[in-house]
Amino acid sequence: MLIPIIKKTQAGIVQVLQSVPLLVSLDERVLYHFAEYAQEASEKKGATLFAPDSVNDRFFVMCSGWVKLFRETLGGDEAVVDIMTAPYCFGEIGLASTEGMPYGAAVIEDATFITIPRFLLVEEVRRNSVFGLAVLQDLTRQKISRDMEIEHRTVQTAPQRIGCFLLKLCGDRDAGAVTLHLPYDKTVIASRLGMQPETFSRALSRLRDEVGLTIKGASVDVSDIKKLMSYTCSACSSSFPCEDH
Amino acid sequence: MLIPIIKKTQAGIVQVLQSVPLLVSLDERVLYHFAEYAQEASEKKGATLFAPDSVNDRFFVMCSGWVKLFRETLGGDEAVVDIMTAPYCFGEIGLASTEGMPYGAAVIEDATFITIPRFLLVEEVRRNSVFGLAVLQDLTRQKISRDMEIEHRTVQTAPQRIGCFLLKLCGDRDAGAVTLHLPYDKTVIASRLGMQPETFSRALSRLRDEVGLTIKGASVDVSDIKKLMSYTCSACSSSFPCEDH
DNA sequence: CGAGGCCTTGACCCAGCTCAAATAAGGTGG
DNA sequence: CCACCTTATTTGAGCTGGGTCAAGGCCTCG
Repeated sequence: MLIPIIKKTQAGIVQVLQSVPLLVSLDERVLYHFAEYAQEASEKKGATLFAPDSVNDRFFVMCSGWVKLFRETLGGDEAVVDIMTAPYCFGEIGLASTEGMPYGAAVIEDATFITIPRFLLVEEVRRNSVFGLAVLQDLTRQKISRDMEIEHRTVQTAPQRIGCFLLKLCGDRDAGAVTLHLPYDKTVIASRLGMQPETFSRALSRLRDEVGLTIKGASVDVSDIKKLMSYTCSACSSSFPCEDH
Repeated sequence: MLIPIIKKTQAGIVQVLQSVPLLVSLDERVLYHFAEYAQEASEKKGATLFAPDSVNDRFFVMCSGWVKLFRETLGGDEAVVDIMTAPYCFGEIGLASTEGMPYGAAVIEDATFITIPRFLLVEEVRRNSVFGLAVLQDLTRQKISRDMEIEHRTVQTAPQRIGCFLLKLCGDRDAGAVTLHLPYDKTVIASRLGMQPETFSRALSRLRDEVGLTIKGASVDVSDIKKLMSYTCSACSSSFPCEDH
């Protein structure tokens, strides 16, 4: 099945760009300038956008679907560094170096996005220090988020890490109960959380018994968010609950 | 014993600032401006510079000694996020937010440093986008370094992580043999590498048997650096050997 | 010389990994 | 709509790296 590529107007592209937190501070005039060079793309699950360590001179803005950023070990194992969806973007790591990207990108659920040549961003950073500061803030957030991740991986058990993941999917943490839909394969979630698929499966079952989830395929019923939170975050240092993304 | 505080001249301070990679691009005139607001400090092993999550409005430039950046878990355990020495600096993470620092800082070997009010840096970033780009590069490097760290912690065994640490202490990797001096307590190294002191001790012994080290207290003789490298980096994805810092 | 901090060793345990195999779940062509 | 193939997911069994608890050993400094 072909995905219909809806050709966006310039205004449409600008609208997408405006939705991205990183770009929100930019003047509309600048975004129209970007839009002139922008390209739309649509890729199916499994497609590779660029390989790890490859040189890539484009900046990606997600419109829909899901993309994973990953690295490969010599053993052929793959570690998922991050997972992206709208309204976020990636490739900004390349802003500061001309070297290859430290990770690869691949589509894990049919996705559409807009790409922009990186030099436009670099120019803008040079020209407009407020934007530079925005990028700085973004990177800072990412770095802190990584620190948290390291901490979580040593302090939390597998079921707790899954709980943490589920909590991020719950929009409203004050609701008593929610039904969630896992947005991509469990194998990918497992890798994102730094565990084997088998461990993920078993840990999810444990979590189900522990805090009362109902699981049917990719849909997860959380009967008591508070309970999930206290189970999950009891080991964290971050002021409960840990905000992220 | 009191550490004599050698009062530096303005020129002396500027000289220190110039040695810091992050600041190297700055004009001498700007550094003299910083120097007017700079303060020197000297602290003994064990001193806390600031607590995790505290608000801190200073930027630290190391002159000598060692400082650890750390977080604490609810259980009272402590995770060492990073360890700093000259000619590096820390606190730049606060450039992008007015919130508390995501970590605390404590001296692990008697240290001296220069502190600068953070607002001076922020002003300079606003004024001078080239400097902004330099900070951006620094943060990018830090973030990639964190990604690598996550990878290392899942892919490498404890002895391999220690090997990696030792390799960073070897200046010249082409030399056949070197004698290293561990620069701070083994307990701190263990925490930095994400393992318990007991595990560190055992893993170091394993590494000794495996690649032929001679260990006497804090001094480590590496008889064959190549052997250490191949043992240590065999599990890494990064192009061997992994550069860092 | 004694106290306290640092480091090592021993014994034991368990979370998560590996290997292997059985089941589901989707998608495809007929 | 069904049979079939591929890809995801679950389950079982067994192993092990690293954590935990507890007990010395060692070195430094007052």
